[in-house]
Amino acid sequence: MASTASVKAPFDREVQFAAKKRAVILSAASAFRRRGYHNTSMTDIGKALGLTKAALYYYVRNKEEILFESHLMAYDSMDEILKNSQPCGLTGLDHLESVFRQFVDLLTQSGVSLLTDVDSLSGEWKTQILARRNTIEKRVIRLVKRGQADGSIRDGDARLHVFFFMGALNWLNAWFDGEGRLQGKDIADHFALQLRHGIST
Amino acid sequence: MASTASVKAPFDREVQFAAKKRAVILSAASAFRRRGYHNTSMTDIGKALGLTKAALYYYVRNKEEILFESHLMAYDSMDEILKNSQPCGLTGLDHLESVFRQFVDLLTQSGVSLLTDVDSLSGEWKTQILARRNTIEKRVIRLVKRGQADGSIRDGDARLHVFFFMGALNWLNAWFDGEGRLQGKDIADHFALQLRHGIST
DNA sequence: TAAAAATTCTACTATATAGTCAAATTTATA
DNA sequence: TATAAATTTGACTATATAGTAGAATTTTTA
Repeated sequence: MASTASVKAPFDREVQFAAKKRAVILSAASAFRRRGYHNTSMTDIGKALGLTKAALYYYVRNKEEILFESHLMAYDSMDEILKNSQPCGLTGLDHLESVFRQFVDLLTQSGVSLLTDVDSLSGEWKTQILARRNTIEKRVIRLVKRGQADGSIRDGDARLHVFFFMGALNWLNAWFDGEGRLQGKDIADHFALQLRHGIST
Repeated sequence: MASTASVKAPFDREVQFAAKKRAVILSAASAFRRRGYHNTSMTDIGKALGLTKAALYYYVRNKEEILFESHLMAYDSMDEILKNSQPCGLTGLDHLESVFRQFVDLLTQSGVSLLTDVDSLSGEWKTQILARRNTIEKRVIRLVKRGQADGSIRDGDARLHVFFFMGALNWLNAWFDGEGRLQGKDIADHFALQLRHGIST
């Protein structure tokens, strides 16, 4: 029962553990985004949560797992956005704009960070993350192609269309600062417009 | 005398030293771009040049200097482009497009890499690099504003205009691969068009 | 060809930090 | 309140790699 579960949640050990683990990942991801993975020590991550480095190892196997989960968190959110946003009568362009807007909101409002340091992951983990990124990329490319098919999006290499505006999204992480003058909503509006003009027919 | 100097150059010790040092920086920068600064060891950098790690220290003080000079190399090139490209009767938009095109060419053709890992620099070096990046950003913003003044570029926050397409430029480093199917020239054409449509009136 | 200068190497040290472990502490349960 | 389970800690080890020193080698010059 969902309602019972949510009332009991604060007393449920597993739920608390999961929530704390999630807090570790989110806090670390934010630090990774700002200073980079290798410039953030386990001690730093612990300190930000009022914990000792050793305590972190109660929640995660190792530092790399944190990086892995950070990536997953972002890609899960993006998948969610792609899944929930239905074309329902929209042109390809409108649909794409809506998705892109939600991507910007995700990165500026929710605390989720889109990281680039994939090469600090090894073996299976790296492969998995690259695959996830690829899937999302492919889905966005498909959106563009649909827009080209219905005539709302300009012709041209769909991959290049996508690389261009996904660059804006990734670059956002480097300069966006929640405290700054620019508000997430303004950025979403501006970027949506620039995306639209850039690729519409 | 320039001509005498260039003929003697191969015998000039200082010139040779400078050329070798430059090769170290360029090769390292390319590795940094692909795998990241911290995932590239001094041993790696040496190996790529057929040298031992120790030999590198004949050319540079430390690893951080390599990162610093890598950044400088990119920003010097971009400054050069900005300086040499005169408005001479062009609209602000045309001028900007020309500059942007040259930026793309720089990153896809010349072997110069635009790095993001500024936080691995410390103190004075970090400050200097951030200042250089800022200067370039400001100049590009000024180009946009000029275009808005002459009516060739859409109104709106000039900084956001710039962040958007500079994102595409930075993201290029992450995915572009000289061997790949996409050629630098095609990318420049495509990106120039997307830039133009994105911000023109 | 011998001496000097430039360049590179082998073998080493120093350091930062990821990761471990057993004990201490806190929190829940009977 | 006593016991058990969950959580956190201090003090440690292990490892990767940046950086060094002096010898060896190559290249230039006289």
